[in-house]
Amino acid sequence: MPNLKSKITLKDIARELEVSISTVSKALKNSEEISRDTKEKIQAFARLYNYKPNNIAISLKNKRTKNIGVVIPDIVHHFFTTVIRGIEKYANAKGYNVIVCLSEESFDKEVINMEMLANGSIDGFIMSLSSETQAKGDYNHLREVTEQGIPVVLFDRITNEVECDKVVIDDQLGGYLATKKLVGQGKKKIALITTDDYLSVSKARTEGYKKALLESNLPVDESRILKLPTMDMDENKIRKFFNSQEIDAVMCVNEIFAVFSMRVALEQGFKIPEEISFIGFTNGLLSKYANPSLTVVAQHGERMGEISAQMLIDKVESENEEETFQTKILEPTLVVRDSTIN
Amino acid sequence: MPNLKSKITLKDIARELEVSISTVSKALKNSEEISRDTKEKIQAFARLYNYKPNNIAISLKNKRTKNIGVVIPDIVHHFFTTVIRGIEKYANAKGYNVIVCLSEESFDKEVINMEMLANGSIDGFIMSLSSETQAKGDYNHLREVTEQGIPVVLFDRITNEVECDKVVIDDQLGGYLATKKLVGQGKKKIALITTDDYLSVSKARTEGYKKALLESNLPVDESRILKLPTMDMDENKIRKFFNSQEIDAVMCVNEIFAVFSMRVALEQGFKIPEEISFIGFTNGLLSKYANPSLTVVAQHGERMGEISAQMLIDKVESENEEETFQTKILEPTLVVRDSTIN
DNA sequence: TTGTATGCGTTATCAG
DNA sequence: CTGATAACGCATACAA
Repeated sequence: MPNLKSKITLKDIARELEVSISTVSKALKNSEEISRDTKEKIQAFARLYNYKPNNIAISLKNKRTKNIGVVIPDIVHHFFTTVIRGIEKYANAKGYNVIVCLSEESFDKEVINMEMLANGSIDGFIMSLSSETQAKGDYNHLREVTEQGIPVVLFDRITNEVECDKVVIDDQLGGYLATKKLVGQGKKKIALITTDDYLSVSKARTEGYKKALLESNLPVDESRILKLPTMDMDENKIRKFFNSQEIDAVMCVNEIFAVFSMRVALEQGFKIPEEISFIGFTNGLLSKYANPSLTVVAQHGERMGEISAQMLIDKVESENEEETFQTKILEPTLVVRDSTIN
Repeated sequence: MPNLKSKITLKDIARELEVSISTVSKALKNSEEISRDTKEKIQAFARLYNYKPNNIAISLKNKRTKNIGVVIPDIVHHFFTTVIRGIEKYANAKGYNVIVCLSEESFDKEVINMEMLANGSIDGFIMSLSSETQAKGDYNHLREVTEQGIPVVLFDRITNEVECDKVVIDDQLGGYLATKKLVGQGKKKIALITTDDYLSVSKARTEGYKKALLESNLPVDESRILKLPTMDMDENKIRKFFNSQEIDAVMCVNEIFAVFSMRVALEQGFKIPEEISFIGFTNGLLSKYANPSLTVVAQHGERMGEISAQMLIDKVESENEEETFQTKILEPTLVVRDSTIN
């Protein structure tokens, strides 16, 4: 009599019922080969002892793990969080599990994580590059993986140097839309607060910003562009920036920069949005609950996650070997709140 | 000659070098049994073709996956996010991967996710109960898993009805500290904004609130306690609440409630913190960047994650079968910002 | 020093 | 209809 507690295997059932393992296997799959009697007996027994096939054994046999590896720089950023949620949603519905690894913006960690997972643990990767990787421009770890035939989907922070499926929002358009919005409200001295431009997304957003200015016959004044480190924002730097410039609007490449600098501006006595308007990126909790609430370019992270997962799983499950990659570009949308005029 | 592209196995190496599989296996483990010559030859070949053992095969053999299953209600909440980060950090350092599953506050999803993972995919669970599970009080899925000998660590949203390791912060103490802080500032009409009290944490925080009031000889007035749904906060309800009561301080059981109701109060013309002070729970981005910035009871999510991971991995790797469970209680700390007087 | 056999849990092929 | 055998990739006890 098998123990009720521990997991039961086909072998256990076979032994108890004095049949062969293969008979049990077939019976549980309701195979036509097996007689009604035997099937019922075996199925009843399996149910009673709550038999569940061992995933690992099946993975070994099928060379399919039904696991997806997700490697992202950070999980505390709302955007990545929503992407994960989207991936989870789609993947789970398809019977896949999601293994999350954080690179914490480090190249080495990204490499280690990928290697760890690439040895059979997952069927494919969904990832967004760490800032260090983008700065370094070294994508060999990605190539190694794709060359092994492991499908990869890059999202948001991508590179053109690797051939694989990609999902991005049109960041340039986002920057453009945001800037145009400000221009449309009569703003003429529009500043930009961004990161160093090795980050592909910041770069694109900056391009959109410039494009909109040029198109509106406004000068692109480099002194109106402030670059901040991702992590430690220096309040004084922002304060000086606002003081030394005449500025009537600010576009920020993320919501943290926006909310933070908005507060600095308020402290300096500026009226938002009348004197200075603000627009950020990422439609997260911060934007929603900021005071004043923040107008943002929404990136639709959850949708991005779903699409990434879908592209990956399609590739994983597709039989054909044809190497055809696509890049999906999502449209950003403006969510207007109180940090801009009406 | 094996293909440079696809994964190479022991068998491939053995065939190429015309030795047996076990010789290869031993050689790559630098076994003393194998001659220097053979070892060098095999190791060189393995390096050349970038041999990496297949995780799945090793898992099947060792009955250890080196995967941890993390089942949480939500990933958009900052608190859970930080816990994941803590888990990741510790687990990765120990060579474990983290499989994240979201219950989205649903009992059924929680059960399905656990079953999915319990069939060999993971070595143990770290989880926080969904609100539905806590409301329902049904913990059979947890018991089934522990009875199979799979270690479980519950954190934050826990239950006494399951025997396993647990990690919590002292939520009652948190509520107590927050309320005491407000009392210490001369506040007498301290309101509470909370969720329905099937959530273990809200319940405990409420107890702490009441305890502090009683201890300070202040009446516990149930009409000063407002219960809101977790998701859709009704602005009007809060407005009415503030209007109908004389209130000089508010403790909220999370940061979203706090930031949101703070804004309502501001709109109604109240001065924060002079007329109404606010304290929330969870030291997240919202609190930090809110305007005014929010005083909170910090829950130390990252630490909680690390401890959970440590407890779980200890149990997973411990040989002995003795069933001894512990509950770690972390002390909450007050992070004072501008929503309270100095 | 090397190789053979066995097993981890499952499935699939083929023989009976 | 049922069962023996091989295979997935690896590790190891035991022979040689």
